[in-house]
Amino acid sequence: MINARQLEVLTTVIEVGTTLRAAELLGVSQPAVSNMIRHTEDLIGITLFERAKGRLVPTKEARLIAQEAQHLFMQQKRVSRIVREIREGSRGSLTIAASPSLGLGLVPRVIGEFATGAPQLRVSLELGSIDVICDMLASGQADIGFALTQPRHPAVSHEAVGAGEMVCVCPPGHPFARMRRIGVADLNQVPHISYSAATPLGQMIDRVFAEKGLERRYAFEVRHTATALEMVAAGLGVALVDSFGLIGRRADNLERVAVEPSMPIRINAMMPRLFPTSSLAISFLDRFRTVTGAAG
Amino acid sequence: MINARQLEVLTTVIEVGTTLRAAELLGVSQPAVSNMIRHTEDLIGITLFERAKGRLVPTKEARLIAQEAQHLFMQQKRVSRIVREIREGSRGSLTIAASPSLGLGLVPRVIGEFATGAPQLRVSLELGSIDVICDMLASGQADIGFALTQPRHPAVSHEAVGAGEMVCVCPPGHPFARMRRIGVADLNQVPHISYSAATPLGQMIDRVFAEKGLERRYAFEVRHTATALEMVAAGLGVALVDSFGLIGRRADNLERVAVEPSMPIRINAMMPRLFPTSSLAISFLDRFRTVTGAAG
DNA sequence: TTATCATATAACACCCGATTATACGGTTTG
DNA sequence: CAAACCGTATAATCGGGTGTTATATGATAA
Repeated sequence: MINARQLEVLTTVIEVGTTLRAAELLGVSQPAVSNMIRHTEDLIGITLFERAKGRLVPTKEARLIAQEAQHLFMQQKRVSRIVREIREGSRGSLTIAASPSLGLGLVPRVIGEFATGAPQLRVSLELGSIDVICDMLASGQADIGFALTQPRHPAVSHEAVGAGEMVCVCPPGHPFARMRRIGVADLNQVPHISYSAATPLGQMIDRVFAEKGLERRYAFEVRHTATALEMVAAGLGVALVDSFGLIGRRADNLERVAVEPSMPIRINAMMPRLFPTSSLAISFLDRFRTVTGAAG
Repeated sequence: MINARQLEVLTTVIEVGTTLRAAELLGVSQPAVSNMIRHTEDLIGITLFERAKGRLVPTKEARLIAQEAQHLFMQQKRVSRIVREIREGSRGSLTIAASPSLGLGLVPRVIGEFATGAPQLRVSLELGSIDVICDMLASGQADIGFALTQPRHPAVSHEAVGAGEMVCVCPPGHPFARMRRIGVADLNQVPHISYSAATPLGQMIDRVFAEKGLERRYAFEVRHTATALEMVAAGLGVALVDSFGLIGRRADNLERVAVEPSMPIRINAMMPRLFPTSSLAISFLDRFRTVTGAAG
């Protein structure tokens, strides 16, 4: 019927009064404006201007149309702004699913970096087991997932986005703090915090102990490294944690000591195979890699 | 940036899933859709679809844009509807200024006819003296004016839109009702309703009496024919009224009798010279003419 | 393998919306 | 009154966005 360009020309002419100044404002020639108005009048069958003494006088109808067109212009600007924000990565929604080990420490920190300066960005973070994460990804409820274990799900792809190892943390002044490295067996000699045998970390540590013919003995049992860290910081004992959990954490109330034997861990990023990965998720992944790469 | 057509194609493809069905819905060929999408992606620099196994899978970004575009489409439809309503004369605002003689009888009746079936039409009617009417027109407060007297104002044009004459009305069973015509002098013999000497009608009637060397004598004085009509209908007496006031009025409680000598009157429509007359005003004028022409 | 469906590419056509150049009517001005 | 100026309209033309048909390519189903 009548298109946005025609409405734009119409309202501009009404605003500034002459085709000449309207043409200047619109950055086109005067005949373009003149022709457009005539064409629009023919198209919609409404007289938009009276030609009085060589001047254009807008009719009431033209004024009404121009007024209503303002709402259309608002929406045009809105869509343009949203498109621009998407391109600049500052708009969109990103849903992240993570295992508690990562979701309570490293991931929130990366989100914090990622979201600064992008107020229109909505990030939501869901915690869950590896199976829950896979289900969320497969069903489109989450865009990207992070866990220390590898997913086994046909609709979920994965890739390593960070390599690290288990390290020992202890309060400042603890005997361990003066050692360059400790053996896992040493842990049994001091009160320490460890993980439920039902968790991946607990199983991994148990495996290492088992190889040495030992049995893990600990004072406090937790499920997540973030909890263990807080307990160590509170002075309750030492703990084995993944090196990622220490990234960005101020070191004034924690000492870090290497562990023998090395227990390598890797962070797996997971993405759904059934849906295209959003560009927002991809750029989040990039940011994630720079963080873990800098201090894995 | 991104235009409405591109958004339309985008949302259609997302809705129906394939370029082929989108092309059908949009009434264009499949390559047109395919090219448009590619072109849009290049234009805005955002990947809108992933090409997976020969199918197009919309990205999150595309979904978001399509969703926001709905508001734009709403406004487009709204503007189109308004344009159509204007063309069909069923939308707009029309302000009419009329003298009380017309504004209390004939004009409201024409407005009633004019506005039926056009719910979006706003008509306002202002009553006033001929000078007030002229001022309203000259200042753009009114679109069109109606009066029995001719305007004398440089910025107001006028034209006759109905010719009639003064007629005598009397209650059914009144002695006058059996006469084919009466003389003005006969009025002095019966109780009758007439007009203040300060009104145009009063002056006109006085002039006729004066030509016959008579003086007008009446029982009730009013200012408007509409009032006079009501009083006659109430049985208070007879009256001279303009023939327009009887148009459309049911005749069961009023008898109409011609008057000698004839007192021709005309209705003047007035329009501002400084502003273009709205098409709504012009079509109202047309309707007015058909009403007065049918039974002047 | 063949048939079918969906997308992409190539080559071409059309028309909208732009251009420049110029004419024309009105108002202002020396 | 003629000249200058302002604003609009017309003519002829151009370019690109958006369309077309024909066809290739790739994935899936029979």
